[in-house]
Parts: sequence; C-alpha cells; structure tokens
Amino acid sequence: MPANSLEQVRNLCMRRGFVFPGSAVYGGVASFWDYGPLGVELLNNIKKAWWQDTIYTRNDMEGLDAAVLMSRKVWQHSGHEATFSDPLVDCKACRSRFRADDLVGAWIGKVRQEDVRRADTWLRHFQAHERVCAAMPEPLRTAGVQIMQEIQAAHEIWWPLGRLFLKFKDAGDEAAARKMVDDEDARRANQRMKSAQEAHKQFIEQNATAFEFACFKAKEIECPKCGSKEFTEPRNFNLMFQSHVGPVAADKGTDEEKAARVYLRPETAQGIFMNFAHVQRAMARKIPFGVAQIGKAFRNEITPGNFIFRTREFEQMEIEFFIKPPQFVKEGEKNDQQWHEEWVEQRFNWWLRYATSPSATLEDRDATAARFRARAQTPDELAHYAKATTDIEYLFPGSLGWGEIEGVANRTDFDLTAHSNDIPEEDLKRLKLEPNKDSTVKLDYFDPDAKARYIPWVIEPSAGATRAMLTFLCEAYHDEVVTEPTKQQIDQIKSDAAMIRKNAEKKIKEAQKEIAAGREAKHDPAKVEAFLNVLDETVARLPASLTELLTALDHEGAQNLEPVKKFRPPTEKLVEDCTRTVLRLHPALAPVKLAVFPLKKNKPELVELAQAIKERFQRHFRVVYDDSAGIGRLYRRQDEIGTPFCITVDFESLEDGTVTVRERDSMEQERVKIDDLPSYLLPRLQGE
RNA sequence: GCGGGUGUAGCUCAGUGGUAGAGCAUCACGUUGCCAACGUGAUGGUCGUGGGUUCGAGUCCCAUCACCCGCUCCA
Repeated sequence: MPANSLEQVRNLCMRRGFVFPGSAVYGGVASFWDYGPLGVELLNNIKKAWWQDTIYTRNDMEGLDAAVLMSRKVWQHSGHEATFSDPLVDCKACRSRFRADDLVGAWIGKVRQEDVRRADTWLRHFQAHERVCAAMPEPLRTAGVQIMQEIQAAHEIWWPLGRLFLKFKDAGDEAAARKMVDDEDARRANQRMKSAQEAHKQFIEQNATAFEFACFKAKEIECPKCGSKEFTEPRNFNLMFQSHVGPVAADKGTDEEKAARVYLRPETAQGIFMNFAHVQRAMARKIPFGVAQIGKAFRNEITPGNFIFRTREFEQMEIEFFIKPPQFVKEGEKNDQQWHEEWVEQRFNWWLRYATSPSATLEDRDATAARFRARAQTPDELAHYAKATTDIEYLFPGSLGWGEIEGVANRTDFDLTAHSNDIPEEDLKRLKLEPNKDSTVKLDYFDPDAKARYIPWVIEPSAGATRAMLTFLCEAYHDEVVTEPTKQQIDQIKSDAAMIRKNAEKKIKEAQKEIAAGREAKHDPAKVEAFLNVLDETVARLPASLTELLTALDHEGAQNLEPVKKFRPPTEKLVEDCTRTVLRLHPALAPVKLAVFPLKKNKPELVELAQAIKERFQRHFRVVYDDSAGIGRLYRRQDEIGTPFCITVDFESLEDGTVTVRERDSMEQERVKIDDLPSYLLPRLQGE
C-alpha cells in the first residue's frame, strides 16, 4: 500500500534530505521549498527520464531552454497580463463577474445619489461603513471602527444644526443662516464633522484593498444584476511576479516603469512560441515536430499549500507539438484531435511506467494504474487559449485527493497567431484577439507538402516536475511488516486497547454530564467513541494492521486521553521494530543507485575493498559507502530512500571475488562476482 | 480569507506556575559473520518570535509568524 498520508511523505522528505522548508533560518516563507541532496537527485532523474523519453527516443522532437524573464509584451499578447491583473469577484447567485473596485466605488458613492438631506440616510451610511471596518483585520479594524464611531458622534451633534442651517437657507433667511455660521458652537460642531469626514476619507484611500475586501466580507455590496450579496472573495489575479530590467526610479504605472517591466514566466510555453521559427529553421524541421523544455515557472498563487503540490515557484516539463491546421490535413493524416489523443496516451503511459517498480506484481500494477486517470476538462474549466484539455490526475493520499499532474491542451493556433503581426480580420475574430502592433514577424510556416503557408496548431503536454516528484514519492512509499510481532506482544496490545476503552468510556460519561449541565466538556463524546471504534477495528485485524495502529492513535478523539499517551511509546517501538519503510521507486528515478557496505567496519581489508567498489561505480551514477551501523540497519536506511541495490563485502569476497547483492523490494540476496557487477546491475538499473 | 489544531534537542514526543527531560539519531572507544544488535561515554535546547501577568512562565493572557486539518479558492 502506498503512502496513506502526505504527512508521512513530508516527514521522510525532511528527515532524509529530499526537501527542506525554504528560508527556514528566518522562520520560513510559505510555499517555497529547497531540494536537498536526495531531492535534487530524484528531481534530476525525473527530468532526465522525461527528456530522454520525449526527445531522444522520438524522431520529431527538439529541446530548448528559454529565459525565465521575458518582455512584458510577450505576456500582453499571450493574454496573461490583461486576464489576470484586476481584483475580481463572482456573484455566487448569477455567476456574473465584476471588478471588485468598481462595485465598491459605486457603493461608496451611492449615498450621494440618495437624499443627502435626510439624517437616517447618513446614519445608515456610517453604520454600514462601521460594519465594514469591523470586518477588517487588526489593527485596521480598531482604527476603522474608531473613526466611524467618531463620525457618528460628530454627526449627532452637527446634524440638528446643519438641518436648521439648511432650513434657513431654503427659506431665504440669509441673516439667520449667517448668524449660525458665526456661532461658536455650530462652527466647532461643523469643524469636528469635517475633520471626521476627512479622517474617514483618508482611511479608505490608504487602506483601499483591505476596505474593498471587507466590503464583501461584511456583505454590504449588492450584485448589480441580481441583487444577491453572496460573492466570492475578491481575487487579485495578478498572478505574475514582476521585476525590472535595469535601474528604474519611476513610480509604478508610469510609462517609464512599464517600459522596463518584465515578468517571471508563469509557464514555460511562451518561451517555446518565441522560438518556434528559430528552432524550425535552425534544425530544418518539417511539421509535425515538437519542442520540449524543462524549467522553472512562477505563479503568485492565491492559496499555495499541500507541501510541494502547489507552490509559487515550481518546475515544468512542457512540450509544444506543432501540427497542421485542420483545413490542411489530408486523408490518412492525423488531425488535431487525433494528435491530442495520441499525446494523452503517450504521456499517461509515461506516468505509469515510472510510477511502478519493475518488481511490481500484476496486482500492484493494477492498483497503481487505478490511482491515475485522464479527465477531459469541462468547457468552463478551459483556459482562454485552449480548445480542449485533458488533465492527467493522480490520487494523492489524504485530503489532497485527485490532483492534476499534467495537462494536455489543444491550444490551436492561438499563441503563434497572437504573437504575429498582420493578423487577418477573421483570425482576430475567431481567436478573440487584438491586432498586434508590437510583433516584428509572422510566425507562420511554408508547408512544402501542402504547398501552403499557414500558422501551425499546437498540442501542449505540460507536466509538473515538482508534482511528479511528489507523485512518485507517494506511490513508492510503503510501510511493510517484515517481522511478525509475537503472540505475547499482540496480547499486550489487546489488553492495552481494552484499558484505553475502559478509561475512555469513563471520560465519555463525564463529558456527557458536563454537556448536560451546559458546561464545556474536555472531550467530545462522539469523537472519542469514533476513535475507540477505529482502535478496536485495527486491533482486531492484528498483526496485518500493525502499521495502521499509529494512524489510529493520531485520531482526533484520541487527544488528551492519558492511557493513549502511555500506550504510544511502546507501540511506536514495536511498530518500528517490526516494519521497514521502503521507497519502491523505479530504479531510473532512485536518487542513490547503489550502496556498498563492509560486513565489519573494523577490518581494513573489507573496508578497502568496499570503498574500491564504490569508486569503481561513482563515475556512472550516485553510489554511497556506509559503515556507520550494523548491516541490518544499513539496509533499512537505504530502503527508506529507495536505493535499488546494496552490496556487502565479506571475507569470502577477499578469497573468491564475489559479493552479496541485495535487492530492495524482495530483500533477496545473490552472490555476484565483482567483475560481473556492471553487466548484472546495468540492465536492472534501467528497469529491465 | 474563515474555523480548528500544532510549534520544546537533528527526528518523534513527554513535561498541568517552582533547577528543561526521554527514546531515536549523531560522534568516540570497544564488541558484532547479512536484515532497524549491544556496552560505556560525549555532543546537542535563550521551549517558533515579540509583548504582558507573576517573586518566578515551556506552562497563564495578548499579538505575530510558520506548518497541519477542514471549508473557500485555484491558468
């Protein structure tokens, strides 16, 4: 069984040097992770497997590595800048989309259109603003509420005077009005009102974004279409990280600033489109052909999380495969839809191949295959550039569930057309594009076969390299029982579990009493009961369920139960003694391919030979030498990081030149001549 | 963004206002003939951070940061 929680994988990653939290010395920065010694090996191996399988073993592919920073114009014409630069809200009732700042601006101005001479209008207005301020985060909340209370207090004093003043003025009684203006109390009240209003205005201006957000949170805004007050939160879709080329002193938004602005790519694809003509000419390629690229991409995600699944800096493995537009496809040639299907199949099989270890049984393979699926996106999920997209998804453990690991999109001729000058009117209409006055070229292609010039269509298989790492880790992770606990040990667990139940049932009764008396209870009876059921069920299935015991103890309802705390350490010890953690990684992906041990570390001749074997292989792949523990522990350590083979040098080795080769998944050992090691290991490391 | 939880040694955690602990890991020496061996000793913590209450705070209060879970969201 693969990992049953992301937590297990996360722990292993941090403990064994796959992944570390970024900027940890300063408390960390959410969503950024560093890849440690084993992580960089695994990630490199994944990228290598992808590069070899998509470029070397095909006849229609080329590689590329474009710059991360690209001209702002790339992202203007690709549609990325315009589509995702404003704070947007969706009405949950009628699904209309609005700019959040427009709605809030209209709402603030609304009172001016109403009868400004009515006291209750103003009061309602101030109270509404106070509710909005109350929905703001601290310290804005306190400051805002204070300002709104002051304005209400000032209004209460000022309003009767103001109304009197207006009354005189309306009646044409200038003398009385003037007398009021000169009156000391009235002036003071007026002054207080004015400064309160000023403070209010400034507060909103200075905290525009937070205020905007709070308006929706406080449910003060109405949908202009349907009147509902239920909106999604304002999302500022400015997903791209910005920087500037050269020193820029200008303020944001000025022409000077914009001219120097560059974006960190949110996808590697545009770098390929920029180089379509270069690659085609330089390599004398005919359509169909593809360009592959591996590289970092950056998205300022609104909600990052789930370990390395969604991060703001990540790595993509992308292919843009250029094909004939439908109107030029001849009888017997693949059209865009068929190319799309073929790539989905190709890529799906790639995932399955590397998700399984060669030692996997048919049942294992079926179980693995069941955790992958290809799912066609529904029309409302499709990105602005795509005609169709099929997501390849993996069933991650725990709450993450099905997650996208690759998208295979049919981008039509959208991108190459968008980056071309002189776009014909019908294409502008068809692709909903604006004319491109910035581009210097037309990204078309003369097809000698069709004897026509056209802009190719594109199929884009785009996989996440960092997500691939998480996928393969989750799939490879196994806690295995290797030594059955004794009957005595099982009986001990059973009696401990019975004791836990007895104690917990007492706690449930106590809690029920507290709840009946209207007091807060220390335990939630339902949760404790649920925990007891899980525990009993797990204990009943011993010894097969041994590794599940610890998961059961992590149950919500197990918290604050004393006997559970006592039960945990010996149980942990027992589970650890009886199980091994093994990463059944495909050998091509394993960060360390081979480990060499001397059977005894205090025999120099064994150490010497073991180190010599290590040195013999270290030019070809990652191999480690270790003698810092007993042989059993050394094997376990390597299992945990997925090392496919371990070699042990013993006294027999000195005599007949053979060593013990121990295979990771089966733990079986074989005697192999040192000279035969290359021919023994090589095919096995390639997964044959 | 909201709600709940967690934060103590490299890791897993105990510590219920009164001298900071255990197991594992690491290092040294010895022992050890193949699946998480053992003995002896050593290293290692301003208890996430910043305030406050107190004679005294890992423990109580407030704030803040990070992570986890659940919603919400997601090119």
